[in-house]
Amino acid sequence: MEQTALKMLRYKGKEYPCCTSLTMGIIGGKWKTVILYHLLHETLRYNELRKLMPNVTERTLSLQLKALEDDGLVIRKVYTSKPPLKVEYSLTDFGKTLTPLIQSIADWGDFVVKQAAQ
Amino acid sequence: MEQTALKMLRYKGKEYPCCTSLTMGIIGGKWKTVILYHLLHETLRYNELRKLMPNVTERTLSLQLKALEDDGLVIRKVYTSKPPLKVEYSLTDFGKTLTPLIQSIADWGDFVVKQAAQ
DNA sequence: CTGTATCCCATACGATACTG
DNA sequence: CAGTATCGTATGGGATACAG
Repeated sequence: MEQTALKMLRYKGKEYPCCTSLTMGIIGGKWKTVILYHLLHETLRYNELRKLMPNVTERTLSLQLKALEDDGLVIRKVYTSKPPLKVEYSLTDFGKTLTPLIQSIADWGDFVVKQAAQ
Repeated sequence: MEQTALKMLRYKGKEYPCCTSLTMGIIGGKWKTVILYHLLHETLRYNELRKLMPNVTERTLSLQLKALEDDGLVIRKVYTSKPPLKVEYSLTDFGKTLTPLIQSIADWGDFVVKQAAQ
């Protein structure tokens, strides 16, 4: 006998046991929500993101941006064919459906900081 | 010269570069939102959580519950002094401030599943 | 019933150098 | 400017056995 089979949710080839897991699988990790937060209201170049997030490494920023692009949340636009390159990142329409959630995540973080300051 | 110092946010001895990071530091990881989601509307015993989450190991469930307790989101109540033990987990008042956020995380996961089904 | 102890592994992430 | 390549490490989490 197998263990009780849980109805799994699927997205982009991955399986999740809960709807919250699915969301966290897409926006989880150390940096994705930070990137999305910065892209919430403006399009940014790679270097602008780096300056906004000075403690993420180039490699990690690059990997996370690619993951967000693969999941359809972010679109990468290239404006030059020869160096120096100009590349801009922005939210897709699907990515924009996350706006209220990212904002809520940011707001709760702010709330905790203020709470702790009391 | 140091690199540009970012104004860090602190909570429970940990530092975060962004308010979203702080939230994710508290509810991030593979299982915390799932636990919180199940505790949203009811108090549950350890074994009840296990049955709701058949693919988490005992060790991990235990560690995550302890982390949630340490962060003040969950309270653990013990009702017996000798085996068989009865232990109940529920949200604290602080944990309840996460209710709308956890619900939004769940809702977006549901939304994605339905979206993908089209 | 409610966990710990022990061991192990995959993967996420960091540091640094280098390239188109 | 916008990344990739390479290497190293830390930690999160799984499997299983055992304990109060």
